[in-house]
Amino acid sequence: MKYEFSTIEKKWQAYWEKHNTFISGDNADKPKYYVLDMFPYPSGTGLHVGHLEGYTASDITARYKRSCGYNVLHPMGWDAFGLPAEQFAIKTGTHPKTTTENNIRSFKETLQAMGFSYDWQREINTTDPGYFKWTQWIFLKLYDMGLAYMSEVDVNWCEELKTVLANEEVEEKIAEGHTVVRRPLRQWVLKITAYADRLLADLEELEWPDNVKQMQRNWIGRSEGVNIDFELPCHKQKLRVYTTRPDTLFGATYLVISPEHPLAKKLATATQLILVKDYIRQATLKTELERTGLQKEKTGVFTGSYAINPATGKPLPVWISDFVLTSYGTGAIMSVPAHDSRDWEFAKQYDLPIIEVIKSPHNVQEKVFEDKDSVCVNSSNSEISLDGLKFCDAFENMASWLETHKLGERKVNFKLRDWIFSRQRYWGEPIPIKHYDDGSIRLETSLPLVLPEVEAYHPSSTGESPLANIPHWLFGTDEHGPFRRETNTMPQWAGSCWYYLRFIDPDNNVQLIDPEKERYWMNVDLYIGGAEHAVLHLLYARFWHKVLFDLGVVSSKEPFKKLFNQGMILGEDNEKMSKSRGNVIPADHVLERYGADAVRLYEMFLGPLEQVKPWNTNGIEGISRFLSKVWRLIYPENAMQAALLTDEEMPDELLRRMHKTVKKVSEDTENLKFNTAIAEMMIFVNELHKTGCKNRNAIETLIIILAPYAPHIAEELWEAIGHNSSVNSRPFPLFDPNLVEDSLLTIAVQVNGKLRGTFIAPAKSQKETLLTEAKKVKSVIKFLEGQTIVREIVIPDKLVSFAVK
RNA sequence: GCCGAAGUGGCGGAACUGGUAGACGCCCAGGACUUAAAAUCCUGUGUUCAGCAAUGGACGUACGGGUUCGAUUCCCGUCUUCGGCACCA
Repeated sequence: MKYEFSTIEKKWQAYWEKHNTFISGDNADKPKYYVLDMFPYPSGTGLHVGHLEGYTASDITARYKRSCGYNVLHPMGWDAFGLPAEQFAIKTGTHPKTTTENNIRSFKETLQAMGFSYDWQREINTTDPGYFKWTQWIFLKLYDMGLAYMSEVDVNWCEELKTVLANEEVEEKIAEGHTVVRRPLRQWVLKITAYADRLLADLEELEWPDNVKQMQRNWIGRSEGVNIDFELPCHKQKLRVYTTRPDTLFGATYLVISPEHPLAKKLATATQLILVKDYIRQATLKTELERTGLQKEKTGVFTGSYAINPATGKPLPVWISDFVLTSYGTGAIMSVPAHDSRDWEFAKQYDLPIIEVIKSPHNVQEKVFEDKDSVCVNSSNSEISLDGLKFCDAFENMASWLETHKLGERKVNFKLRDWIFSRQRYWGEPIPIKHYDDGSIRLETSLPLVLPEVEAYHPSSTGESPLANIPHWLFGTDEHGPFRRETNTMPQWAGSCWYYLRFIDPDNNVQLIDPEKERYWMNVDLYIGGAEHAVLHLLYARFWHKVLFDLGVVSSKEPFKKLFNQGMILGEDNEKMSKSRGNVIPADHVLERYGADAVRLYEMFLGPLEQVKPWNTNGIEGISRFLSKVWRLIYPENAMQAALLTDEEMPDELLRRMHKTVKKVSEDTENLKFNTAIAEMMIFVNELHKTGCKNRNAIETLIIILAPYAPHIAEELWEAIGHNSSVNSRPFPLFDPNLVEDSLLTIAVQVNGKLRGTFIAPAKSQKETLLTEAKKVKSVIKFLEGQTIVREIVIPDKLVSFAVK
């Protein structure tokens, strides 16, 4: 019989479906294991081999864990709201729903053809009203908790297109000749900053890759500093700045405020007013990108006003510059050009004084000195002296001095901003809010609030979403009077913020999730997905989870216990797969040509899961050969019937090889090192062929450990050797620790660190025996002759090393 | 610029905690089977030098140093690639 993967794979996929093999029951007595993929956006371009990598890894884990006796939850769903379907709708008039449904069908077909063991009864779709009802419900809770609010936010506004642009779109539109301005617009914002401390602190307990944790830490960007108030002699107000270096206050020689600072115009003196106004106008015309983007020469304008340095009593000129960010700290800074490169640059540009207050190894007039581990100098007045102190003490002393004199206070700041949550789009969850004529707001509590049918998907002329064009949906009246609905929809992140919970209880109509089921299944034990979600998705989801925790909906502080980022698969040309490069390897092509088992194995054999690695179509041939070899163990060349298995004892060496293989495969699978697990199975199969062994134990062991990786061929062969139940229900074999070591070992002999020979010795030989044997090795003798051995090193079972003179 | 990861044959990669570098696979070459091909099997395959050969020596894990009997592995410095952040005071 020949190995025909297409027949076999279809047969077993149908079998699993018919027998509900992968349906996970709740509340089983077994320990649970929840292994989750980052669910995909069902795009029109279909899946390519890169998408399948993470899914294959999670599927192997799911099957392995089942085999180890766990009750496994392994679901899949669709993150189906999103821009591409809407843009397609604008172009063609096809309803995004139709597009989405078609794409989902094709995605699902591919995933099923891969033989993934998802529990499809738990399939969810973020665009399903039964699902987004609860997304909206969470929004209402956020609103109740004061975590959702409306705010004027600076957005990129395109006058011609009457729409808000994402930062990524700005450059492109300008190139097309449009003007883009920064303009404040009322937007829904989520107060993620209220959770900044917890989001930072709870990272500690997570089994996540360090780089992801680090990225989140940087993104949250906690800093400890001091707000300092500077007296403005000609005004009644004070100017408040934020600094993390109060230890350098004596070196502050000027202040800078952002162009949007409320005092910017007020501080302009008559002679400077025109210049100031002009500068502010220029700044608003710049986009975020132009202002913060690639390093340019700093620009600025003097207001004409002065502020008093509370430490020195000297007047400091106040400048306006767009290098100071409005939205961070107080929107104003004190400049210490000697010890901050940005301030130094600005000082050089406008010829402002530079004063050394941290002992520097070079002249600070020529080069900035930013190190923190030197001591303060020139830093004293009649009340306080920082001279000779290092950063920590100087910081503390100055902060306390400022606080006792009511000149400032300690302040913790975060880089993290609140999350702009509204989109002027059609294809998203409507925000369930009603606006009344008197400007008041009420919640729409009758959920789900569904999307109306529209005829055109273009944004309205006012820059609102297409929903603003649908009067029968937009306007209504209730007991509080006539209202107009919120026309903004939620961003794509919303649906993916909590989907991992819904898999646990997908059909629940009365609750987001049943608490008992939640307690049983949460947390997600293993979450696999791409590194591109290291910050946003994972931060937003953690935020919502903490909100749900505060609401008592979930029982744990964090959703994802262990995270694993699979590395990207590049095209055969070693470049990122993309349509424009034409190097995309579509999943369906390789599936058709090589079959699911080969694709699954090859995806994993390519290299370490976390690594970026190129696809190589030649390589998959090797995997196909391996599968044929496995097949021929049962169906030798031209045999019509399965080979008869025997109960004869295996040769000792093969027995040890088998136990070694089981050990390596279980450990490597546990640690997601699938590439080396496969290599080990190859060695075992080669050995079985070489010895011609047909021992039942050996063959069955092989089939069981191969099953998580190549489930179809495993099922087929399992049946062929006389079983009538799925190999899936077989427990993963255990190994005998006494049999995983060879009985005879090759011992290396080194002379002065260089390998000079080897010899064979029984395992666990005595050190003395090994020494004696080593000295008898011919190739070693000539390097020892005429030399004095000054040291003899023996590593049992490994090597003997001589140091000679 | 800052943070993080990595650099090993022609190629993808392997190597436990400092102990025989190159497992496994691809490619390539030679051979067996075959009328032939496919498939399969066997052998070889880091570089280099000596030798007809068996074999033996030197070099070799980005580069330069160091620690050690011994370094892909630890330490210092340099370079390159990738990912993230990018005036956050």
